[in-house]
Amino acid sequence: MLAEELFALFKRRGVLWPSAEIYGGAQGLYDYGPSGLALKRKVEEAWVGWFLGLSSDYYLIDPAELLPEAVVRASGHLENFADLEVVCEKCHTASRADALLEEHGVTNAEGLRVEEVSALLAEKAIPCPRCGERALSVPRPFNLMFSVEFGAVGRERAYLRPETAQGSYLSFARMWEVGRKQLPLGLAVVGKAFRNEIAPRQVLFRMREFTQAELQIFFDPESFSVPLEKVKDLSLPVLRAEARARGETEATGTAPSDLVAAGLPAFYVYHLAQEFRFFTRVLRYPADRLRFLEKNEKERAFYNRIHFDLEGDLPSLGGFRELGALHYRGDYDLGRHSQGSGTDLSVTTATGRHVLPHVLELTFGVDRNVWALGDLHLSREGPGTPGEEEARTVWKLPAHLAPTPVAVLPLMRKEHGPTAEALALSFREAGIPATVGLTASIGKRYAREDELGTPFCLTVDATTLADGTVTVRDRDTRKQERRPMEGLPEHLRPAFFLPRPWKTA
RNA sequence: GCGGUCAUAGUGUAGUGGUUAGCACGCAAGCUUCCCAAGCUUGCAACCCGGGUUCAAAUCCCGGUGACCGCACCA
Repeated sequence: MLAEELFALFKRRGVLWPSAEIYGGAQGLYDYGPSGLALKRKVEEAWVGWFLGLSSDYYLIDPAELLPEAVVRASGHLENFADLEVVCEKCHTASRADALLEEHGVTNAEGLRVEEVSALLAEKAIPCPRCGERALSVPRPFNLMFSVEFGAVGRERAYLRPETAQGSYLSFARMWEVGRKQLPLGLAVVGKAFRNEIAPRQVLFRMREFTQAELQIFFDPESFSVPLEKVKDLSLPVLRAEARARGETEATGTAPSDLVAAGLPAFYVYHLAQEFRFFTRVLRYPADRLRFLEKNEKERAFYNRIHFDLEGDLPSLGGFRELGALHYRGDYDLGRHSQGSGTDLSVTTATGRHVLPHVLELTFGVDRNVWALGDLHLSREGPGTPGEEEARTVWKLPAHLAPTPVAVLPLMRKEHGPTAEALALSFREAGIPATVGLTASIGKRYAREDELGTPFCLTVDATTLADGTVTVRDRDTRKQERRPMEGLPEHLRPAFFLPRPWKTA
């Protein structure tokens, strides 16, 4: 499905749409509607359930979204704030525009506006300081953070967090006590992050305001043991950096033990495997559309010692796109914040050693995965058997993620409507959201529910009034079975359970 | 940010200076209908925003906003 088609469907069915539409829209901002939000929340809930399920020492916290300036100074996010950067189109060297101008005789270049700097660069035909070509790009602001005034006199400054992870680092000292001084300690955050992207693109993949789910695992590098045997039978689609350097483009199914033998730490491989299980078992992406792509030294941030992106092959966006990532960040984060805050964040372990904990970061793009769930699970069914000529769209979402678990459809509105309402109510009383579809023909109502991924349609008919049974229709097979209304919520409930990592099924 | 293409009901589209702005799907009300987008009746709903040219602009020009593709960017 093309991106435009998928987005048109999302807009039409109230999944999501461009923000501020009535003002012509705003780049990189999107609003979720009821079904999109229901899906998004289920995805978040599934993510939390899965990754917190890895250890009882992993916690979900909700830190502030505004970061005082000192925090982003320490984290490194503030470096080069407010200056303009130009890039040489020939040799790709980035330079500070104000520094270049001053070298060429412009005084007070620092403070100039973008347009002024741009005009001066063009006027003076300044060449690239490295290769000498006159191929400099236009200047652009380097820092991607949104800043806000802070405090009564507006003297202080804060920033909308560019990633949720910082709040976990800031909370480490407090949570070390709350968590009773255990390593590894995991801190998960699900929430908004903000980046002033220069060129938002591709709908939910480059947004200015987006939702991340991130788990920071703090650990002692000398004693982080993991139950690798639990994932030993998996075959992980991995494309290593050195294989890419050799020109390989296909991921290779690799056993976790082989990755460890190839030099990756067991703790890293274990979490890679759990990530893979999450994507295949919870989100139910086809394994052959996933790969772990190792970033090379140039591509990854300098503090990342090991970095694999988990990518999904998305037809709508023309290929593999990042949906999550695992970063082994060493002790960079706690080191920076120890220095920046003056608070020593090193801890004493059970063995009596002093250690500045290392961090393994698991990141997950919630919005991107909402998109991917549409791309990878929406199915165009061709014209079926005679009498069912029309093509239809079925969103084959896993039942445990479906925005509407159950729809109750009275075959005849007047005769069967009240029974349908009562049945839907019994589901809601059991904690399972259920809607009632009254209008249009039964076929059209099935089609509507299929398009929004409702896994079960319960149909009330004349037989229902006689014997208290309804038909239960399976979205994907369209097969129906007749069951008593009595006890039906409990019968269907297991289909909505969110998978947990300790279950092997 | 640069270059190219584009912007008409909820969705997809027709409309090359004068149209009651057409069509399909959709949605709603009613009739009919005992199971997969059926049928009939009635109804709803659009020219992205701001300037300009013209007797007259959805249509031509300028600016803005937004979308798509390519480049760059993604700390």
